[in-house]
Amino acid sequence: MVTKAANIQEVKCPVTGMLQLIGGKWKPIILYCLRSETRRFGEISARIPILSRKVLTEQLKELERDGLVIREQFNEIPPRVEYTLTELGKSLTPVLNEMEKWGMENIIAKR
Amino acid sequence: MVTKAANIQEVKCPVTGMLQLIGGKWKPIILYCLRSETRRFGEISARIPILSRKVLTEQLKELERDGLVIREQFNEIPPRVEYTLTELGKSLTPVLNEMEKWGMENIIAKR
DNA sequence: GTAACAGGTTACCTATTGGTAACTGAGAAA
DNA sequence: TTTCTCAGTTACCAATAGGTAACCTGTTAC
Repeated sequence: MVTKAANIQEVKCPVTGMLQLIGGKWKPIILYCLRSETRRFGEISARIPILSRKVLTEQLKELERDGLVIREQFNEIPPRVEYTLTELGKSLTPVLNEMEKWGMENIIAKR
Repeated sequence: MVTKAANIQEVKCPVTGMLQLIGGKWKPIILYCLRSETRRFGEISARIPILSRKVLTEQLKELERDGLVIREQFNEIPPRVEYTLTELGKSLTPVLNEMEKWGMENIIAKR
């Protein structure tokens, strides 16, 4: 009988644990997009056009909940919302850099 | 109007391109499991018990199709099947290492 | 004669993901 | 007066992911 890990606390494998935080289809791309600078919601959306705004909202909420990004809302008209990586989010930079490098060498360079 | 990238050829972002190959919920874990050595199907399954064998089969097929692993079948009774990383699969090692390191430092070490 | 072995496949079902379209808010521009 | 702005929210629907259980192969051990 297979016993499932009920939540992240129980996972012993570092890669599995990590994937529970950023394993979504979109999260690495969003983090990659925020890697160098603070960005507004609309900016992120424009940079990842294949991602619907509804899903982007959901993913950003989860990233905020998990302590990887900070959401700052300015009470202006029209509204402005900015997203920035936290220290934990920034600590993912080496991972994202390796992913970028691999993608460059093995996908982008091959066409 | 949003135009979707119909397939991997059209993607310009290296991270997006990479995620189309290994972006599944399980693929990084499977590759991580194969990182150091050739393993039999049952071994992989035992090491990732929360993953059903049906899904493992599917994921391995996709990884083989995408040129990341090699499947070797021995016509013995009972059958034996071994999976090994290809050169392309091995080239992911730095990414997997960074993921492991981050998971160790930021998830495993915090309990 | 039937159960176990390894590595699946298949049928069937549910859960999760993700899409579109319509709507919200206050102010500013036409 | 209507429309536009930005950053969502909501309702609803479709597609995908993933689960369980039963079955397959041919040989060997009980």
